[in-house]
Amino acid sequence: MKPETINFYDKVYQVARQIPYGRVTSYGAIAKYLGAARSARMVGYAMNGSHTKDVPAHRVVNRKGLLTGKHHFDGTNLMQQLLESEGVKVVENQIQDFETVFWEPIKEL
DNA sequence: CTCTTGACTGAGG
DNA sequence: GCCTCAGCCAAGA
Repeated sequence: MKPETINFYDKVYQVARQIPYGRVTSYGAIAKYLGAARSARMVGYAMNGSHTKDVPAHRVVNRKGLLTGKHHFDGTNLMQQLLESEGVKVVENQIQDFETVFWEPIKEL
């Protein structure tokens, strides 16, 4: 059995937990860090269970800095509020100064 | 086993 | 810079 498979979800949660305060990252960045650059969708899919985990899924967005997963949160603007509470500017579900707050696990870890 | 769905991404027009 | 198409992999029916 491939160890990457059994750890995939867990690794996603692990990385997401390590996202610094006031920073965000993309699904692709996490996927690439896990060695599965082609499985960015799986990262998002894995985040479905993130709600029951201690994972700050609100810090994970797509490559455009768009809050594509906000619909999976409780409210309609919960994800945005969480980000703004951490100092991340969000307008129209899109993160402002995305490059500035972007956090790459590959480089940081 | 086959088909569908999805919190994605990169390339091309 | 925006829109569309195709590739990608995993889980559920």
